[in-house]
Amino acid sequence: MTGVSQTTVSIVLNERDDAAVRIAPETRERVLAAIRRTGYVADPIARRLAEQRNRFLGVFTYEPVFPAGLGDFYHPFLVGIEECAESIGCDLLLFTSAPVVDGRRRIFHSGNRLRLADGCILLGRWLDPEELARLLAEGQPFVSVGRRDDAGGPVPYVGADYPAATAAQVRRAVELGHTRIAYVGEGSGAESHTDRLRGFTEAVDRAGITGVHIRFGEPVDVMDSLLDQGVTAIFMEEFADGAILAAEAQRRLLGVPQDLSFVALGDPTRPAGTDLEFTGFRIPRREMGWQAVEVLSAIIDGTGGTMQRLLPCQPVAGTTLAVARA
Amino acid sequence: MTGVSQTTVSIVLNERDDAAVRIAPETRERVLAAIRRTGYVADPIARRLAEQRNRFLGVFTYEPVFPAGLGDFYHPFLVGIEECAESIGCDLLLFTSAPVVDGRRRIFHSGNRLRLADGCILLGRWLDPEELARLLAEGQPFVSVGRRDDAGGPVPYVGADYPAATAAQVRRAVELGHTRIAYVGEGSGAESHTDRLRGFTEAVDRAGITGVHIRFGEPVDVMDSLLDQGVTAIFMEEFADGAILAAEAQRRLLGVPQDLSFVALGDPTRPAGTDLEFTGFRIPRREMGWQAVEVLSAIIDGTGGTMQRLLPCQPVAGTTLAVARA
DNA sequence: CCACTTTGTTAATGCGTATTACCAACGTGA
DNA sequence: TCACGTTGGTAATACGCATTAACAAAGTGG
Repeated sequence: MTGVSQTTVSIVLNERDDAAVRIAPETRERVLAAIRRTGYVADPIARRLAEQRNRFLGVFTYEPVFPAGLGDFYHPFLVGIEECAESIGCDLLLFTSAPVVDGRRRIFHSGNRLRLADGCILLGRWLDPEELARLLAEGQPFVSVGRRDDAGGPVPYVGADYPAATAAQVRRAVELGHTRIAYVGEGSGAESHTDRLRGFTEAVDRAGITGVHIRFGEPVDVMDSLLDQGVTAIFMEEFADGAILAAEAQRRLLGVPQDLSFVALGDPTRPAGTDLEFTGFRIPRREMGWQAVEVLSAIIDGTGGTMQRLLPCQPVAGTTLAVARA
Repeated sequence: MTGVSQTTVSIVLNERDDAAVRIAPETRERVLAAIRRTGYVADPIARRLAEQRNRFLGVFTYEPVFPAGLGDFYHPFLVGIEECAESIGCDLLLFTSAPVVDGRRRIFHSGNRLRLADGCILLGRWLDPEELARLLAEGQPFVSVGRRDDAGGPVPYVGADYPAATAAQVRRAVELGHTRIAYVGEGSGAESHTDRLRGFTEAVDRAGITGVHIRFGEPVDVMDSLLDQGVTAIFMEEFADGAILAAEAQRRLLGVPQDLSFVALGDPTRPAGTDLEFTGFRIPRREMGWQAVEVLSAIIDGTGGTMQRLLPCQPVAGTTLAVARA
């Protein structure tokens, strides 16, 4: 239409004004006129092909991203992720097509689409160390939401500082006169569990009080065991289990917190029915999501910075932790 | 790695088994092994450029996909969308990078990335008719979640049958002896509003009773007006407004539903604090999301079928609709 | 033993853009 | 006049894949 080359159009479109490539104002105007007349828009696909990146950030979860029946544990993370992605002009690619094997999705599988994105955010309480190791080995840009142990190298993550948050709750209990307290939960497996238990154990040792660790199971049995051991405050790894155990306490006519204190070490990861306002702390999920995108972005761009961040949890006063019963 | 050409890899990758192009099973296996070992994935951008398809479904919302402070109105849609996308092996691309102009995102803008996806799902109570018209004109595959008026042509959608659901509630009220009922809300603007009002008006006319329509505003004024007109049942366009108005009724010591009945025409689109279990209906959001993907998929594949679907809403008995006060 | 088919693989090409190297034409100073 | 910038622009190429025509090797029938 204008008799100029494709190159010239490209230069005009991208408003380049290097010294290296110059276009006469008059020519530029001619091209712009033609663009206006035809409503021409550069094909974004071809553009991406040429530029070698697509400004997609992948989001991978072992469970569905939008869990159907559940109390939206992931949601706040996604809010933060979306906000930050928007601020840096990236789109989010949800890997919904990952096939399910043995009840959960796999990162690596035949037809793995991970590299569709410039980088990837991993969500989930537990991540397969082998898959993490492989991601590291292959140099795939990624970041985990939640602290991860090394997997053949340091894993980039943005996590919650469970040890500090848990320890703070223990100190609070000690101030209120508790001398025999319990940690109820796995305490192993996922890093979020080991971190809580570690914070608990260290704080208990430092305070010189007695801490017991038992796994959750039949509420009746668990409560029997706890009462046998003279425990006055119960630290729950899982909020929902805490609700169950507190109900069991009330069934026995034990007052919460007059007779027995409860501390919930984080937000519910599954729906929990309870009237109690649990004492404990809040995981900064939205902020974690936001910062995860920041870290990932830094990795992709090759700009350095801390690739492992622990964010403080916000204490929640609640009503389930009181002075220890004499 | 395997000593074969790029062509061979492409053929194996796409599982082509034309008579025209054959690969020996042994060679195929060698290539597959290498693919598994390296986790290689074809670049979707290049793929798209060459074959014009990438198995991405775009999701566009005028508001953030993951609204921060709000009662998750979009969430159930997304659950359905994700489930169906997973079932047909597509990934979801969230257009979080769409720039905000005049307080909302725009579909079309310079650097518009819509064409990155094979097709696009549009979410939101209101969609700009001009943008819809342009999508139609350009032949962009898309589907709207929620019914839309024609915009220079029929718009593909999967919506909720508000007229039928609203009319059913009106009939229910008539059965209970109500003869003067009100529709409170905009009744215009978004299709979801006009549809509700239309269902209301038609049902009222057919039943031969009196229906009044007033906009929501200061609760005190609205309630004054409604009581002046002798209204005994109030149909609320917005759930949250209904909660506010019901609170105003109770403030005046009017019993709900003994003295005044309320019907909520759908689920809350914003957080609503209330103890009442509102009578009304439930929008089949998850199913709408699912079917939207089905429709979009059919459009992309060129297989025909109904491009406009209205799904029935599920009635909710609730406790706020009772026999009209004498 | 030759023409002819079948099998397995690849070189070449196109998709629409960004980028780079290079090239005319046109001064400019000595 | 000659060597040397400067200006304005373009041809060529890369990007990573899908597709197609072509081709070598092996088999087959007469």
